[in-house]
Amino acid sequence: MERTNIEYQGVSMEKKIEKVLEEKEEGSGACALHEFLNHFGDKWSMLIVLHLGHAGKLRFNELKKRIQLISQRMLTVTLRSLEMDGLVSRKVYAEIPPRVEYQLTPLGKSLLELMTVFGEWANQHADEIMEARKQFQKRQKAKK
Amino acid sequence: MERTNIEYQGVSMEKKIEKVLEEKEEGSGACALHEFLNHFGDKWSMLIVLHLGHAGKLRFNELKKRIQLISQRMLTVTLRSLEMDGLVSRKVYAEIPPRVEYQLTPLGKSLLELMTVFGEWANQHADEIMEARKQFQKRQKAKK
DNA sequence: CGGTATCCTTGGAGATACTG
DNA sequence: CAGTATCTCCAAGGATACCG
Repeated sequence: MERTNIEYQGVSMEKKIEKVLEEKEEGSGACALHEFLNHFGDKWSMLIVLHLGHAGKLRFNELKKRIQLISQRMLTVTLRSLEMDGLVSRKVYAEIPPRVEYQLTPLGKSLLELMTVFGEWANQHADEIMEARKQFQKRQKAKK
Repeated sequence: MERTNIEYQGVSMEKKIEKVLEEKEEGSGACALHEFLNHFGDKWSMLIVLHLGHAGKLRFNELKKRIQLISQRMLTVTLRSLEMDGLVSRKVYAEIPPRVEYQLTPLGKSLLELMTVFGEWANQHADEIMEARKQFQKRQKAKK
């Protein structure tokens, strides 16, 4: 038995992994996680979710100010895709000048919670990863 | 007070989000989560972690067989990057023909657990997202 | 077997200009 | 203000051929 066998919340890791790896369509290689990453794993989606989660409700240009490096185009594109997936709601006020407000839907908020779990992992293990990289560099140099 | 204010494990969502958004270097816009996605958010990293987690230990070509669509090049490249970050260990046996075995490090296993949490979210909310997309399509057609 | 090295294609994303 | 519409460019990644 060389396999991982951690018990977690009553269900074996084994089963959980199998569930995640399960393919939607035969031969597609597309498991749930893969799908997931295709939609939210891009450069900006998560940042938008975090900022909306933090502020609660933001207008287009407010969001743009907070995510300094994002281009107007990518903000629009990413917001549309998040809206499409039901994570973000978009409310247009028929005023002049126009006003548009974005906020997380309940689904978006549930993703937000998940993201913070991830963020914590990243924070906790950042040092470990940095150290691993250093070691790797060393070993590479040693070979030459 | 229009901000989200969910309590979770004793710490307010507020604080957690702030922590995740915290920038490493001033003005870089690079928070921990962003860093994280840059390294593991690509097309193949997570799949490799899942498969290694499931099998425990795999040789190069075994891994390639399981992830059908991956090219040899990308398998090599991704494995190197995972090795660099200390998530995967690589063991070379000085035999002929050569044998190389990959498996998760403890750090890799901790990431694996996190991934399954994500996978579960994806599975649980897949329907909801599909439905949201349909609704969005409808609304778009209605406009035209 | 387990890779490198090289070439080539594609689509993700920035810059810029225009609009309801 | 909050977007579209183009043009453009670069690098992620596939195909192929070779190597220890």
